Amino acid sequence: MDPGRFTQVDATTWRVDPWGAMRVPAIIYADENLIRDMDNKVYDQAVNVATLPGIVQACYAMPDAHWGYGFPIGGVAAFDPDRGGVVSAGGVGFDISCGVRTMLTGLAVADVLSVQKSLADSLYHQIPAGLGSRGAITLDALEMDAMLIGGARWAVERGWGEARDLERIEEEGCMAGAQPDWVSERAKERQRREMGTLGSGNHYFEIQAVAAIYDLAVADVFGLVQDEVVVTIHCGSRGLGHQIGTEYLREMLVAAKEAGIELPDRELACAPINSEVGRRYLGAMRAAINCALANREILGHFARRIFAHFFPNCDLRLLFDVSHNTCKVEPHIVDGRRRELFVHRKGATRAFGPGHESLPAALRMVGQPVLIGGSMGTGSYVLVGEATSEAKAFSSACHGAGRALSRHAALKQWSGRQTVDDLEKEGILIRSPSMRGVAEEAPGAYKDIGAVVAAAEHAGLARRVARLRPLICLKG
DNA sequence: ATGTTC
Repeated sequence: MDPGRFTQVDATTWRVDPWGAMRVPAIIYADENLIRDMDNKVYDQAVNVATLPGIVQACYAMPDAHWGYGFPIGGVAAFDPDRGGVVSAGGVGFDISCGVRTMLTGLAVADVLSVQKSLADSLYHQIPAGLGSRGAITLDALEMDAMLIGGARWAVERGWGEARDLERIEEEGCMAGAQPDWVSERAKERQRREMGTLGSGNHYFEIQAVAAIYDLAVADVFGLVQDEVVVTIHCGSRGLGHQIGTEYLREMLVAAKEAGIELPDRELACAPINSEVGRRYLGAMRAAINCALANREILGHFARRIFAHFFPNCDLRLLFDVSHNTCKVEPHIVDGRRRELFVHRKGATRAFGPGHESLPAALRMVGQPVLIGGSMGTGSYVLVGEATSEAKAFSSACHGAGRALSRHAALKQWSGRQTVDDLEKEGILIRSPSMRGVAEEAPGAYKDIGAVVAAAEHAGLARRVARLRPLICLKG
């Protein structure tokens, strides 16, 4: 879009001053090239979100922002319940608590390269991936509720994970306030056989090499070492989260109307936080957060099982596990006053800076690991939260490269088989049940992740620590 | 993202 539509504040800050029904400004953090490549829809959607009741400070878009359902993907918006603030299913996203975890292996790249192909095949055969994939775990009604309340803690109690993981997971692996009773039977039924599965779309299970270190001191605290191998898992709450999103979106259309909220776009359906539907959604959404945390913990357990087969002395340690599709109650300073806000992050990663009380002791001094998933070919980044992000975007950062081309456009431009062959020549092994999915996820369909994280760093959202290069990628 | 259309 045309940068001229904004008031440029600095090289990576672009503001839309309130006009029309906007209650607060809209602010996009990106460099000029990213703004030029960004769809006009991001502007429209950020402006629309800024009209919602109870929104505080500003509506933000991250450098990887693109068009989404109602809210932009890469959007951050915080609402004050005491000022009529709302909660919106479209502001969280359909894949509730979709997120990323990175595990340290301590292995050298050479160790993995010596078994690269058989390791790739093993992942493909042992990790259920793809649309409608089902796992070895089936939950009855009692276990479903226990999982929705316990999250990763539940997984650890059942032997699918390790207790030491929990302090390295957002909410220590267990989101409080989950209400399984407010999750429909249909949502639970869809999830009954989907625990420990990857899903499809942009979800992946990757074995990566630490390709570059930007901040040696923080990398040392994180345990990231040049040319060592890590495992990164990107997935969410599968069918359960999607079903909850679908059902509450419909309810919120009615709730918004009843509350007299003017919606500039039906897709912004929302309910007052202090309303029956709002409270029910929050309880169900928190249950879905636990589902995603449990799912990633189980997949981490599978990673350990597979690595133990190839490398008997290998010990996989969790660096961190963080979601990028949530609504969280957090204290933030607004207008010099501490307020409890409902922070929607949709395709935006929580990025707490140094000293934050929720971080484990081993990380508190440096800040939260901010895990940024890239595309299959171009790799990923680990950033660290910055104190400045609190005032810039309620302690949030980008979540990935962000799509540059639609799935449809990508399908027209690339073939899945050719993409796999091209990446194999670069030493990257792709395994996927869907060649169509691989084509949709071709590296060229994504923005330049290097430019995205550089812009995030310049804007003071988070700082680069390391770049990760894929060696093996299991795609859903 | 998604039993890719309740």
